[in-house]
Amino acid sequence: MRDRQREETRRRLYLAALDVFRRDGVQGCRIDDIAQKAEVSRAAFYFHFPTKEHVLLDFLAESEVPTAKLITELPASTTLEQLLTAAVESMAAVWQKEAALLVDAMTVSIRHTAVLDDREAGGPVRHLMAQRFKDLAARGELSSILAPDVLSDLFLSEIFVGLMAWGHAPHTPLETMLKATLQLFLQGAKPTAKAPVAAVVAKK
Amino acid sequence: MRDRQREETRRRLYLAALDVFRRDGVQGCRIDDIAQKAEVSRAAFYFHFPTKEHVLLDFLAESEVPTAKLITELPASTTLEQLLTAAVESMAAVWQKEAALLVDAMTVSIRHTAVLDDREAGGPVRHLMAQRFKDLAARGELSSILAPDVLSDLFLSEIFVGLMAWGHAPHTPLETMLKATLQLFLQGAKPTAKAPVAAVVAKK
DNA sequence: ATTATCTATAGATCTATAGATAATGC
DNA sequence: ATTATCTATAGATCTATAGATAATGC
Repeated sequence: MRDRQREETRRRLYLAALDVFRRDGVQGCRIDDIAQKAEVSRAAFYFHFPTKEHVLLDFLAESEVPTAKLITELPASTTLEQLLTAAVESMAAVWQKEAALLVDAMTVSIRHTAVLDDREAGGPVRHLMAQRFKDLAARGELSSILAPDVLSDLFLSEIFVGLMAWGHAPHTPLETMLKATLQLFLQGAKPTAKAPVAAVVAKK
Repeated sequence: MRDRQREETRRRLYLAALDVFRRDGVQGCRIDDIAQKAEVSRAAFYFHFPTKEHVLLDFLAESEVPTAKLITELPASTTLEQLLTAAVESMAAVWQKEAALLVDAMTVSIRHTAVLDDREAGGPVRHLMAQRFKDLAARGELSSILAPDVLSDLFLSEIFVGLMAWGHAPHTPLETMLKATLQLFLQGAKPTAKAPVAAVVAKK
């Protein structure tokens, strides 16, 4: 009973905050507006969330669920192209609906992933993807020019850059944009061209 | 005389702010600390800068000067590889010294480039690079999978991701990290593989 | 005398916390 | 009776602005 009430209040604050974020941005909005919309006191917000940004972290966690599920269910034999195509489609489905939150979500994500130390930070998608990349590298299906987890971060970042670029230029269909971004990464991350790569790495 | 005084105060606030940012981060620090360090009132800070973030925008502008100069001086015949190599080396020189400001600088940059509308936003490097990419695309030296300015944004973002990844894993030399990132992009952005690309774009 | 730079300060907003209320567990 | 949830509120910090000071231009 108490738990249910607590969760209901928290949920109301969560949804109210996202609404206000979509309109005014995380930095631009007042916590009072969120609290009023959720019909609780401002202090109740602080009881449930340490800062405004933590609401977005919750949102990021929630937004990752379908993509994480999808990646988990892919068979071990999945190729790089299949993996990335599936991930991109799933992420696009989420963010196409939430373009207004994209920039705030991404900057909060960068900040928290950077502040918390190293590779522990980030959500399940980052970890699942890094693991897949490691497996693919071991099977020789991935360029060894960079460590698999770095490549994986690079890929996820590119997708977000593609999403943001789409947010600016919505005349391009999102799917076109993301598939092209994916294609660019795939061609770059192919395990071919070993000679020039080795030369560059060896230089230092 | 008055102008000189003004610039001196502004400069003191600027340097004090960066110092405080390096220690506490943009979000974590108090404007009072900056003002005290610069030996002026807190309101003097607001006279010179609308927000703490605007100090970082100034810093970003300053940090771009050498790279922008370099790009401007490259001959029209410069290849994609030469352009990117030069840009990466110049950016690496700046950020290697300012790793502590990297994450804050990047998030501020994203936020402001995203908030101000479209392609007008951003510093000279973004525009010079976009122009060069356009020229290279016209000469057929660049994949036409995405618009040249989008490709250019993608490249710059990748460099920053590489820089941040290096900030987390400083056992890898920065130069190795960035050259590898560059190589990955170069291979992806080569104007080869036209068949699969066309198919993907045509799909939607 | 006018104007630019900066300070002092009022009001807005945030953050921390003491205490009220109502559910829980004994 | 104890504890979790939430409110009221005090203190910290931010932001806006009225006014002081000193340089500038006439």
